[in-house]
Amino acid sequence: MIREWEQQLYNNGYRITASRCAIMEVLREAQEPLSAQELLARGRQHHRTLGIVTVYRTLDLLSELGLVRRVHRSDGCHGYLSASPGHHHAILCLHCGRASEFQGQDDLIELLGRVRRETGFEIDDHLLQLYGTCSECRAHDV
Amino acid sequence: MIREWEQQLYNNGYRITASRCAIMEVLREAQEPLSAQELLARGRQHHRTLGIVTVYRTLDLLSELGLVRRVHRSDGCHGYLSASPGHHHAILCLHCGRASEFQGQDDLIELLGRVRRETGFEIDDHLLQLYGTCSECRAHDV
DNA sequence: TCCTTACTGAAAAAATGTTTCATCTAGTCT
DNA sequence: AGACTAGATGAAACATTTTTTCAGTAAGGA
Repeated sequence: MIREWEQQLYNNGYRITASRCAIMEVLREAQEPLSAQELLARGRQHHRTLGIVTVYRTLDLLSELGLVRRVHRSDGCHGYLSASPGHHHAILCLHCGRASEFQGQDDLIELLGRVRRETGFEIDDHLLQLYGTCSECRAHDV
Repeated sequence: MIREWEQQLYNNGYRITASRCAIMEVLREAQEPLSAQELLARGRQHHRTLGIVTVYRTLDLLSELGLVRRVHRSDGCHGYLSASPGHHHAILCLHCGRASEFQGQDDLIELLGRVRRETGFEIDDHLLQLYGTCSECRAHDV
């Protein structure tokens, strides 16, 4: 796993650079979606000269390869998460920010069919994210 | 309907101003989600001195009252739509931008229950939007 | 008509994301 | 190992969206 992303870069003809490694390391360590600025700050602890432009470019690249998922955080920012292979959606904890993934394909089929019949739209894509309280926060906080 | 929003403002102790009327008028006429800048441009046709700050403030106010829904447009911008009462979600046409609403509560309950069991999250809120092709665009375009 | 206070809009600031371009370096070739 | 070259980098400038500040305006009750 630790070298899987590097392998993906190599297989697709991209170079394995210190900047990219720093960003990937941070993403792999994170439990919650990080903004570009947060990625920059944490990435600089691995590679001191890392710049914000490279953060954005690397996120684009990793998104294209399906390794990273962009989510809408509850604070309105975009956050980036390491993504499991396959079709998943994110669920974010409103208290600690922690993220999980879930599969939502099957349960949505019925809904999508109904919406198609009701609205006359052909449905090409969807945006689904859940917000709630993770089990740790439920145990400790409220 | 035409005066319903004004009544809501009045009932909640807010003033009915020319700026607010201009913005509400534009929102009621629109078929597609408008960005703040688009609302400003169109609103100025009704009220020439309208400013962007008032657009944002009025959108916040109308959102609080449940009259307006903020959506994520396919171009990445935030768009604002007049919202029907009750729990609805938006579906946007990727070709002409037109928006519709649909109810998605019931079909989601099963999904939400499953996710709760699988992830241990208590689910408080959700973000669901669909993107596709409206019937007009299907007929004319492709 | 007057008065109070909510409301307004210009300007400046803040936050986020993109473009440009000279420089650097990863990976390859010798 | 050394050199080459295209891909990668990061600073700076730019663009866009949203928020804050504040002096002035006007809605609506008295």
